[in-house]
Amino acid sequence: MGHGEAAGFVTLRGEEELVRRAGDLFASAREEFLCGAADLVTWSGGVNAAFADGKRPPLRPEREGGLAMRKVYTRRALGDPHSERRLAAIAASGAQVRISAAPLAREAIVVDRRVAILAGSEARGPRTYTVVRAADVVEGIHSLLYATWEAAEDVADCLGAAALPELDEEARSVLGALSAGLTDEAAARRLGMSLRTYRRRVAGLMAAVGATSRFQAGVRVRGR
Amino acid sequence: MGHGEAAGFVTLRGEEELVRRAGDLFASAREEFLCGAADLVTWSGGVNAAFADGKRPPLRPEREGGLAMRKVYTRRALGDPHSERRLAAIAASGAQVRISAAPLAREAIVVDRRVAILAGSEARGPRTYTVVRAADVVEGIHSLLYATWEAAEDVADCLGAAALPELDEEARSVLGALSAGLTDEAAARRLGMSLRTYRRRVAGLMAAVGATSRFQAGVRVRGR
DNA sequence: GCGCGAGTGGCACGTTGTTGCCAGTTCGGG
DNA sequence: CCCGAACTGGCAACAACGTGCCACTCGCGC
Repeated sequence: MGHGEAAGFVTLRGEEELVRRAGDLFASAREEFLCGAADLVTWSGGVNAAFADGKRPPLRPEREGGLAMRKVYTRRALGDPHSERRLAAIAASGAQVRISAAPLAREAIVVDRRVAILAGSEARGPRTYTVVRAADVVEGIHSLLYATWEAAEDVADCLGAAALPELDEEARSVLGALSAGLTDEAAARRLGMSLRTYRRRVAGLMAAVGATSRFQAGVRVRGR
Repeated sequence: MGHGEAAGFVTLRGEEELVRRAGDLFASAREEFLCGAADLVTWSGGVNAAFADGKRPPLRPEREGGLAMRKVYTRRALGDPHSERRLAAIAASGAQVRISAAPLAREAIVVDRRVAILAGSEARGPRTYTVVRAADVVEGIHSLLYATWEAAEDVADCLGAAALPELDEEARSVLGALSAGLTDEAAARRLGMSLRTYRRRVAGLMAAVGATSRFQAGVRVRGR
């Protein structure tokens, strides 16, 4: 493992090695297990295996005592009914699950604010995982991941709203114009499209969120 | 220095050493300078000094070319008029400034997705800063900080919001009608007031939040 | 090329929202 | 009682938004 280990971090290759060399980290969680990922694919089978029955202290869904298992995903995790069922199962097992509006390009885990695990790029070869133990770095990572956790909303409030489709680049710019309080005419000019097309976009957006007035659309669309 | 440096990170003590040993990192930013902090105290004088005139490429407030200077703070940075003025100045200089609803316990900077700097605890002795260069760790930190950035809202939408007055009972019911997507006519009937008066209420609300369209009002009023 | 479907932009017209103006009401001092 | 301030509701003119219709352009497959 070279220099890294002595200095506070080590890179592992592939999920198998992660489970073998760091699996006990997961099972050793006592206070908090904070986990962020784009969807349910990462940290999948192997990592969960490390949490095999009995190897994990009892969860505390709400407060006081036990382990706080906190998982934050993006909307990608809400895509299909299958994912939603798995999410519901996770939540039912006592974990706190939230959905972040922001993208999470790299998966991350922080255990008891003492160890952080960062997933590497999926690009080439087996996936890598970097285990970080340097206190200041772990604290920094925890701070950021916790901020994302705090800013996310409970999955229970999202399941119904799951029908929300992803917004493409154009939709976001239309949203920006609407949020800026521009009139349709000004907004269309700024975005370089005709008034008619701009209004088509707005109508499409409103239909997408099921709003019947622009005010309602603004409320529903806030934060996306 | 020790093992850390060879392995990808090094801890510096005090802001003076940070500027001396890592100041050129700041000035070397080319693509993106992403910075998260609870308030305007950290990264204060010393770090800004590293950005002395001419040592920094031109900013690109919006798109294409130049350096994207992105700063995300918590609401603590909005406390007093003095802070607000400094924030406004930062934004006016071409930086993109956002306010995160979540706490940021530790300050963090990521430069060009190549180097991360994490502030240590303020608890004992001079403040420490950890400079991280290990690619996977930096990418992971960037991913998290960027997620916080994405989830935060533009400071321009927050400055006015500081002075948001409390809403009385009637205002809340008007808000409810608006959020329900009713037309003015239906809303006025439901609330038992005339169309004219209802519209007066709406106009008052919009003026109170400084919105120029109902959509914008919906965005600004969300969650109150 | 031809037909086809998707997307765009112009136009018209209906609906909804915004505002000034004024008359009527209520309430509290003088 | 009278006055004025604050509020309400009706009316009207105007601005803004919503949408159906049609002509036009692209790109695609035959």
